[in-house]
Amino acid sequence: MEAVKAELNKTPRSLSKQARRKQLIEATIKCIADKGLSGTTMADVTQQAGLSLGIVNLHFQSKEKLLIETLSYISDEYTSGLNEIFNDDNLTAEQKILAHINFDFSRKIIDRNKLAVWFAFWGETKSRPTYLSICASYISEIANNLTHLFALLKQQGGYSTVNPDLVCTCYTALSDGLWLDLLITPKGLKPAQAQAVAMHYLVTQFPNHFKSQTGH
Amino acid sequence: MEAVKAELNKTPRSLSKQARRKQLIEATIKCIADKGLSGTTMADVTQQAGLSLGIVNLHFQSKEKLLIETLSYISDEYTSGLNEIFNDDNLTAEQKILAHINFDFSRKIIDRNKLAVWFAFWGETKSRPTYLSICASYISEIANNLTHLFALLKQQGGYSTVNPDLVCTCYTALSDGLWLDLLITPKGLKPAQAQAVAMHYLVTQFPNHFKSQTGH
DNA sequence: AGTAAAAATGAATGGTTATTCATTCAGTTG
DNA sequence: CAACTGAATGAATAACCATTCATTTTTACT
Repeated sequence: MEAVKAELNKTPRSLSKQARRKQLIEATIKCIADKGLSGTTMADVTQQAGLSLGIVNLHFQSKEKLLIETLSYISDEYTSGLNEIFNDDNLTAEQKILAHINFDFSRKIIDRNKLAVWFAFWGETKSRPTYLSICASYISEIANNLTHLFALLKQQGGYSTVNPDLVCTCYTALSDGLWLDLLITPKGLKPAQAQAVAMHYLVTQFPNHFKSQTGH
Repeated sequence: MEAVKAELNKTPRSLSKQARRKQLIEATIKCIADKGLSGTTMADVTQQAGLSLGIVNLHFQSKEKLLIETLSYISDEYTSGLNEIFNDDNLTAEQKILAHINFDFSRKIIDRNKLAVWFAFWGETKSRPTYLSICASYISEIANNLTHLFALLKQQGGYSTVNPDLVCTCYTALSDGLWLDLLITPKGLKPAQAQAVAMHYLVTQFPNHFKSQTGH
């Protein structure tokens, strides 16, 4: 069995390295959620991963780099999921937007540990240009894609008064604000309700395409 | 001049204490904005205030208490400003909502240093129950007031399909998301534009009461 | 089995930082 | 003005924590 794996894979050691890095990043996410960015120590992370103290510096050189890789990790997970939707030629514009909203409020994305990580880093972007640039790069990419989709709907549905740019800014901000709600008032707002709120906004803009979901 | 002050005020020392606390809190806001929550040290804060190292422990006992007081400070500033609006009997429901949106995007409130502080603390609420409870207390109070105002507009304007609870959740989340935009993409979105986006949503719900502002 | 290379360990190190407190300074009172 | 009181100072302390690296363990290959 081991032999088969080794045959199928010319670089077993490098693969194992990737797995270890992922393990440490996920431990970091858990720690940031449990103890905050400022309260997370190397000892916490390595203990959470069930490994020894020196392991982070072996794989990431420094704590700072581990944190940056952690932000990149959830950022990539988010953008790659969205790009799959945007690039799927089998979907209409309407279906892509629906897929987008489903993805934005899926268990995988609005996991509270990950939300805690998002907001922990957003809270530091003003003082850490590196964090800002990681966030900024994906933001404009997504905005372009979304704006384009809204423009298509506008054409198709003859919504003459709709401003795609404005709708994109509004929808994106709404989405972020709902994420915040899910993070800080977990008992108050359920994921499905948050999604219904986002959909409610889309209904106001594109009433011929979308119908409101089950009541609030 | 000093004598006059002393006459007007029977407890000069306690007042001076309050002033010193405020001075330290404002230095803390500046430091959190410049260096992040995790990067802010006692030495930073006291240097920013132009005072000596031991002063924080004299007035706040510990760093943790200083941070809590800082969060309470901006939280109180926000809620007391809103309560003034909500409790002003000279204003109609429509005027109160307009005053609210103006306040939400006023220079005083969306000062980027203060936004950085909001998000720094929000990012830690999951791990710090104290931060969460400070945030949670004002959130529900404001939501109740806003929902009530939306319900009044609904009656007055005969908006039969409007759900005041839903509109409150949506408007609040939108507002928070726009704050995030203002914090992390300062070059992209100007305060006046952010306010226009928020107004754009209200127009969709209450078209007889509100008109869209200058274009996006 | 034997060996060499890579990965992992964790005690020791050194830098940082919150907190303490003996001392100094400023304002008030008799 | 002298004695007193509370505010402010900052050097010293003690705790904490990221990083290093000599040593051990595991893996890969012969």
